[in-house]
Amino acid sequence: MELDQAFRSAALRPTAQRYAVLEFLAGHPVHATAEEIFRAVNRDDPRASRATVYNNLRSLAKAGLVREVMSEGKAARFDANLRRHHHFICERCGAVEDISWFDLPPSAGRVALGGRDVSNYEIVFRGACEGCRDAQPEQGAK
Amino acid sequence: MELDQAFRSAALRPTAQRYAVLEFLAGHPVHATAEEIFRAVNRDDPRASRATVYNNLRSLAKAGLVREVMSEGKAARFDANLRRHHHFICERCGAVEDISWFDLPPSAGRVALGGRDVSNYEIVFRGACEGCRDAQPEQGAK
DNA sequence: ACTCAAGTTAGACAAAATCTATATTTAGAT
DNA sequence: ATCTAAATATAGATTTTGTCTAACTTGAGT
Ligand SMILES: [Mn+2]
Ligand SMILES: [Mn+2]
Ligand SMILES: [Zn+2]
Ligand SMILES: [Zn+2]
Repeated sequence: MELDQAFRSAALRPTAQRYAVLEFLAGHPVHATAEEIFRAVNRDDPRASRATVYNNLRSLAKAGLVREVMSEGKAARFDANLRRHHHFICERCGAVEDISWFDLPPSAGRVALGGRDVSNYEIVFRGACEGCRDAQPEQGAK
Repeated sequence: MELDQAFRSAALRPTAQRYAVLEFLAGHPVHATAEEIFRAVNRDDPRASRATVYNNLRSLAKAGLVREVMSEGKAARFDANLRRHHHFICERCGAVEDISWFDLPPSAGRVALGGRDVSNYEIVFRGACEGCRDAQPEQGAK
């Protein structure tokens, strides 16, 4: 499996717990919190302690196999999608969804950014996801 | 003062503590954490307890006079800049700076966003702020 | 098989945020 | 001015989130 390859090149031992954490994140691209990952991993074997989940999230992040994504709430959220992408946050259900990458026009923000040295950027969209939009279709005038 | 006006229209009583919290945020646009606000407010009168700082950040946020901004670390950061704007995060010193607003081109992301109902968006830039860029000027090849 | 750094674990600890119960303040009515 | 009810302030308890410690286990190379 290619995850073993990723572990090897990152000098991380492919332990069962580490594998389970990364496999859950890769298979459930919902930007889970550490607690959600802990519960998911412990629903079936192999189990992992809370400390191990946190340890592995840190080691995977340091190795670049996982990213911590910005989030509104208190608990950090993690992302195993390594492709460059934007995010969409549903203001009704809280879902954090991936938006495939597109560049800003090269001139965008040139003046607004002043003398800053920009190495990267990301757009965060907000609104209603498809499910929420359909569920409560648009309140016409009463 | 116009803050009284804002309080009045938000149905928030203009207490000394609430005023101090909002005044600090408005006067120090560095996206402070609750703890930083707590310490700043308690350097001079009127004092405010930790609970009051948290309570007021919530009531001010609900009233739309303050926003919680996304942040990397664990502690939430707050913003009294109500104008629409983007943000820049310095990867060296951690500073969170305001970038004045500019629109995405109207077509941007149209396909990537699919059927989602976008009500707002924000760009988060990362890199080196002016101070950090100057401090460590660019490592040439060795 | 032996070795030892890397990894796991429970539980202690710390930081960030919320809640509870009580005291105080405020806006408005008399 | 006094009174009242609701909003606010507060200290400390509690909860949530994350880190650390110290003992134990695993596993990759020899
Ligand atoms: Mn993502
Ligand atoms: Mn801002
Ligand atoms: Zn939704
Ligand atoms: Zn900087």
